[in-house]
Amino acid sequence: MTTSTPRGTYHHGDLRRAMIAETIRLIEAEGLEKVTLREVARRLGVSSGAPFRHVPSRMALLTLVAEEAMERLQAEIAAALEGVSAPLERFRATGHGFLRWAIRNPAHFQVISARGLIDFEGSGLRRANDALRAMMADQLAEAAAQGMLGDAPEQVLITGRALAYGLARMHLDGQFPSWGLDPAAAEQVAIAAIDRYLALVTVRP
Amino acid sequence: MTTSTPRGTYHHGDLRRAMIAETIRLIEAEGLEKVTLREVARRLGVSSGAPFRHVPSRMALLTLVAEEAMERLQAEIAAALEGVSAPLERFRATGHGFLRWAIRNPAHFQVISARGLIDFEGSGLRRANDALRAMMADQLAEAAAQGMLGDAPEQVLITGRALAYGLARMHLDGQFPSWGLDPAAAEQVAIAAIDRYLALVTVRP
DNA sequence: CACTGATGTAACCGACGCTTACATCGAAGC
DNA sequence: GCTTCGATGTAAGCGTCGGTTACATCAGTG
Repeated sequence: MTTSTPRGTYHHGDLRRAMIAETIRLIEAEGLEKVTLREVARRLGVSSGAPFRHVPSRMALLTLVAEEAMERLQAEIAAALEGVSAPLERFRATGHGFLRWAIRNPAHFQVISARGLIDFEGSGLRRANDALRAMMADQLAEAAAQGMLGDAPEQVLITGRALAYGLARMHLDGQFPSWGLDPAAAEQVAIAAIDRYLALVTVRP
Repeated sequence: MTTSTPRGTYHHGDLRRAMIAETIRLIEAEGLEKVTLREVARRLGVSSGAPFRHVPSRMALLTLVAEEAMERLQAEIAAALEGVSAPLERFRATGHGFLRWAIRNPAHFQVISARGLIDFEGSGLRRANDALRAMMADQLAEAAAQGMLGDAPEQVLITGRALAYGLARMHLDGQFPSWGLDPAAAEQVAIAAIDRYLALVTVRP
């Protein structure tokens, strides 16, 4: 009765992948707090002990989801960077990729920022996160070296990151007042805010 | 055996207030996820059912903490606004007050932004939050009317709010890279970021 | 000094995270 | 083609949690 079970009943077939997908659906439908190993198992029509064959704990399941989230984030940023070469434009594209990802994958974003619920230090999450930050620092260092930055690179890095993160969370928490909760509109507003800030710190030749 | 019980044992005396204070201590020591009505009761040397005389649920307890947090935030902002009259300076002071509050009361900040764990709509929280936002919008409208704003007020409002919120959360999540976790240093960095951004959108006469 | 309302206790409920013993399957080796 | 075995699922159980309820103890009032 499951989605992807080829044969009869006993073995699910691909429970691990199914659990990750079902967790995302559960978060979108009921919220992060309702994620329970038992609940995920129940929704997949499987016994309450089955998940533990694939995942040792609730935290481990959410960490798997967070790793999927990080992969999608990296893919989104890579796509946004495609064909962009000017360093400050690359920084801007990175911000765009992050916001697209966060707004279009709210459940993933929610999980990856729930530091108390996932194992951020173990797993590649810390490393991937640091790599992203380092990439952005490099982009700004290059831009500064070319005299295109009207402010200190460290300043732009911290402000840009805080701005993007704040915008994403405000959307997630329904803090965009009149724009309602329409994701497409929120994406436009957020990206415009980033662009506007970067225009302020860009040196026009 | 409790801290503030005047007489023997049976009645605590001021359990409600004690629970709120103990919850804050528990969050600072063990994290928000470990907050449990039973655990709070245990730490106060009281039976597991006692808290329910004062609070109907875990969410209600955290909502009480959030209300205390909101009071402190309002007080901090009021203090920052004292004697400041220029509208754009008032906006800046509001941001400073928020950051001081968030960085010096990390547990309170954590609770108030845990929308899934508190009753944000009931209780005065939604109203107080909206009032704050309205005040900031007014500050910027006045500044714009005086020709002091180099950008659209709505733009500065959303960017300023996202920036402050993002900075506060980055500190809470330990995202300030080399500045370590020293709250005083983080406060300086965050406030400097706000000031720097506002300087960019201020029209110098 | 009995009564009463407020406050704390104790015992209980279903659900949860997690463990363990056992059942069932697919595939490999003979 | 049969057996064996590792991987995967089930069933039952442990301790704890959030929350409820019946009862015990207190402080103040008539």
